[in-house]
Parts: sequence; structure tokens; C-alpha cells
Amino acid sequence: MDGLETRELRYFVAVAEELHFGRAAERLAIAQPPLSRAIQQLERRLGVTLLERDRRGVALTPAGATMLAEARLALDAVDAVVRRTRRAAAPTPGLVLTTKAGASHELLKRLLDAYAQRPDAVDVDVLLCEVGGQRGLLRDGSADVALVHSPYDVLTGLETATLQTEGQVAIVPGAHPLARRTRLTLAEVSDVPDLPIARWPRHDGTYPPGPGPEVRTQSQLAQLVALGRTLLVIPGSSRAWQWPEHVAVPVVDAPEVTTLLAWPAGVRPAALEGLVDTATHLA
Amino acid sequence: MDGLETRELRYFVAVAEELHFGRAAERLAIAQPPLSRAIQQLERRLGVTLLERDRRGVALTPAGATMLAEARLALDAVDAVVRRTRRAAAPTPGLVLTTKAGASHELLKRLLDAYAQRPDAVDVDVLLCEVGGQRGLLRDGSADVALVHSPYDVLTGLETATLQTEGQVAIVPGAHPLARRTRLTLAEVSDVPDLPIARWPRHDGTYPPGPGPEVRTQSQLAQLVALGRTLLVIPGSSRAWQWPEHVAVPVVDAPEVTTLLAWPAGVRPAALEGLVDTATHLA
DNA sequence: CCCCTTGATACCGGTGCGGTATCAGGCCTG
DNA sequence: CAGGCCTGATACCGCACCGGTATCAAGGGG
Repeated sequence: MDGLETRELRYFVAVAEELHFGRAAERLAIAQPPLSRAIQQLERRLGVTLLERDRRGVALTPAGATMLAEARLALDAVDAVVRRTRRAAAPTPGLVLTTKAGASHELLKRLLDAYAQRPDAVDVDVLLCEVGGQRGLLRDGSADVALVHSPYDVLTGLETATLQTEGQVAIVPGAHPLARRTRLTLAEVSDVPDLPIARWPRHDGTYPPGPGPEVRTQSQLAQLVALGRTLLVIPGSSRAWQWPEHVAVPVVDAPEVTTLLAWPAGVRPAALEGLVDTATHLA
Repeated sequence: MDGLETRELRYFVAVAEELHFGRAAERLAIAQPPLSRAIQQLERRLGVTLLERDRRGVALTPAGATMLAEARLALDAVDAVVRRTRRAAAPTPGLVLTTKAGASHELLKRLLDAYAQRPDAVDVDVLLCEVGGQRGLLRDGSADVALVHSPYDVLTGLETATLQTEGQVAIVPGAHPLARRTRLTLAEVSDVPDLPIARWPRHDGTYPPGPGPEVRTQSQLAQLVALGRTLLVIPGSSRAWQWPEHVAVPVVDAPEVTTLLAWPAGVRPAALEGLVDTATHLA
């Protein structure tokens, strides 16, 4: 009765994302007719209409939208089986730690150095990723553990160990009037006409409204900051963001930022215990 | 190159659990030779030895043990796709709440009554389960939300909303000397020769050592308590455990027990918001 | 020593997946 | 209004692969 195959899930996800059988089939490198048939079989087996075949296109039903979200999770879980099993089979299993490019290197270096002193230490590969990409890498088994920042990163579903908590600073061009201040408030930095705060895409890919430039990657943002075109509020320890021609001014009422080690709830590699233990005992 | 099918995962889990190709094949309702071949193909595709075929039996390699744990999670995720999709397609989607049999009915009733008053309320089915069974039901999509007790239940990977916090009481036969006490300590109840505390199985199915009787279900325990053969420390509100011929004595230094609403991190049904909202605003 | 039990190998047949060819309906365009 | 063409659905076919039966190879025990 039940027992879907991952092939069916992959096919459905392709159609649900493309909302077009032809393009989905192309993406899957199969012909369109077998794909149509497979989706029909899937709907028949579930007893659920997943797609509304309107003239000129395909739309998701509410059940289809649920299935899309769940299917993505399940496919990630299947990928994780392969990745984690392969990793566990390596001669020296090691750990993969992922972090945003541009996060505080010093803290990470201190953690890794301290961990390397342990007798049970294993190799730790560091995998840099885009902003917010850590969750996905943990979920599909590409990484074992991540360095994340609360409240910037979403922590749901992850177990965590706190590394440090710190205030935030505003990064201002040295020539700007604000650079002479010794302290700032969020209200002051949120409304600087000639230095609007950059806007990041939301989860659905759209941008919130506002005057600031739209950015998608750390390097885009770095360029704008270096050009003196935008204002940045970041944890005080993010030295990678601080150039000689800029000034870091504490923002006294910005929320504290906590740097944490995070890993998926559930099964965890044995070697992770040592790293977490090191993290919790880091001065 | 990669892209496992759930069939392969099911086959591997069967063999890894039975540690015997013949029995695993029987469980899967197929013959033994295709199963041997499928596992060999799996190992070849992964490039990993999962099983050590010793004469007289099969043993898991470390990579195989990792794969078993990950495969169970992945298969649960695939089951969850089916269950949640079917549930989302129902005419009136509703919610499934799971709780241990014997937990405080009153609180749950108050919660459900308050929720039913909301204009956006949907039907809530209550699914009773064994001790600790809530996690599995949430993971494989059989339930949307669970009533759990911290620190009794493991909460990793779940999002939660606190319902209430309370002290614990010891349930003692009325004729027992301890029944005349107005308060007790953990030290006092942990070593009562004629009323040893019952032992629950650990996650691997074995029992911790100790003098108390071994129990596996709530009803076994209930019988022992009713017979006056064991002593019980439970949250004060668990009225289902309190008979006229027993006395509830507060245990002053027992850890506080928090009753929480818990649901899997990740996608959640729209209707869940209302229930969580009701829970957080419950007096 | 023989037999039984273990998992692996050999071979064969049927199911079902994926391919090509084609159809059915709606929208544009000329 | 007719003809393209775009959509997804249907028809049919071949082959890969899954699963079945029969058998083998290797130990361990009575």
C-alpha cells in the first residue's frame, strides 16, 4: 500500500518546482511521458490530487505543497545516509565543520587548536558556505557540525553548544560623520540616508522593501562596504569585515550575538562529542 | 552515481536488524538470493563494506552501524511524506496530538477546550502511545504534535511550548509507614527495601541493574502500584495514577517536571499555529 | 564423516520503467 | 477562422532489473 521510492519523490519535486512537465523531465534527464505517468501513479497510490493541471500550466494543491516540503526533507535525509555512511567508512573518519565565510576566524581557530590537543582528536575539515547555508549542509549530511550565530541563524531542530556572546558594532567609513561617535544606537544606524543598510533575500527569494542595496552573497556585501555605500552591523569579533579605512563603533542597544556550535538532533558521529566538549570548556 | 532507493534502505535495515540474510528475507517477503545480491550492489555502489560476513553469522561494520541509524531516520522521513500528505489532503485537515497514556488529562482537556473556542480551530485527534513513543510518531508523520514531559522525555530536534511546571509526588500505599509523612526527599524514596522503584528498559532494550521490578508498559506498572509492590514518583497532576488506597506525598527535592507541547522542527501544518498559540496563552 | 546451516552464484522469467510516436485540447497568430 | 504550437495524456514497445528456483562452497556439530 505505502512505501514510496525516492525516484517518485525526486520526480514529484522536479515537477512541483518547475510547475512544468517538460522542463521537469529535462531536468531529470528522462522523456516527458514517463514522468506524466509516474506522477499519475503517485497520485493514484496516495489517493491524493497533488497537482492541478490547469490549461496552460500546472499548480500545486495544498496537499501538493505539503508533499513538496516533506519530500525535500526526506530526500535530504536519504542523501545524508549516503554521505554519512561514506564518511564513517573513511580510514580516519574525521569531522566536517561548516561556517559562513567571513565569520570570526579567531574563535574558530582557538576552538580547533584546543580540540587538536585532545588525545581523541580527529581531523576537522572546514567547509565554507553562503549565509544561511549551514542548515542545508547539516541536513543532507554534507557536514557534521556548524558554527552559527544566534539570532541571525535559525536554530530549530539543531542541538547547540554556546561558544561566546558579544555585542555588535557598526562598520562606518572613516570619513563619515558617524565615525567620530564612540557609541551608536540601532535607531541612529537604521536611518542614515547616505548609508542605507543592505537587504538580504528572504527564504522565498524576494527582498524586503527599503532603501538599501540588494545583496545575495558575502562578497557583494563586502564590495559595497569597501566602497562606503552601505552600513553594516556585525558582531564585534568579525574582524574579516574591518578594514583600515573603516571604523567600528559599538551599537549599544543591538541584540547580543551568540556564536554556537550546532549539529543535527539525532544520530551524531562519535568524534563530535570531543569537539562539543572542547567547545563547552573553551575559556 | 548516488541516489539510493528506499527499497535498498529497507533491505539493508532488515539485514542489519536481523543480522541474518534468511530471516531478513523472510521479513521482507522475498527470497534470500535477491537480498544477498541487493546488499552486494548497495555496498558496491557506496564503495563501503557495511557487513562483515563471518562464518556463522553477520556483523555490522562501524560504517554499517552509521548507515543503520541514518537509514531508519530516512525511512521515517519517507513515511512522513505519505502520512502528512494524506493528512493534508483530508477534507478538514485536523491535527493529531499524541500523549502518553496516564498523563495529566486535566491539562490536556483544558488546552483542547480552550483551543476549540478559537474561530480557526480544527479537529484534534488524540493518539495515545507507549512511554517515549511520541518521538517516533512525530518523526514518521503519524502525529503532528505531542504532549511531553521534561526531563522525562528527550526533546532534541523538537520545538516546544511550555504548558506548566510542577513538583513531583511519591505514590505510597496508604498502609505504608511513608504514607504518614507530609514530605519526602529523593534519598528517602530511592532506598525503600519493601517498595523498590520499578526499572524501565533503556533504549537498547536492556534494563538497568537494581532491585525494582522490570516494567515495559504503563499498565504493568499500574498493576504493580495497585498491588503495593512498587513506589512511584510522578508529577503532582498525574491524577490517573492516584487511587483511594494510596497517598501522594510531595518529594521536595525531586526535579520540577515541565509539561510541554512539542512538534518536529521544520515544516508544520498551518493549523498547529493556533494550538501553540492557545498553549502559550493558557493561564 | 556426513549433514545441516550459512551466504553466494547461476540462470530464467515477468514486471515495469523509459523510449518514440501520437493524440487531444486551448491560445495565439495571420 | 484555420493552422501552427504549446501544453500534458495516451499507446505501444523493448530492455533492464528485480525476484524466483536450483545449486554451490564453506564451516561447525552430532
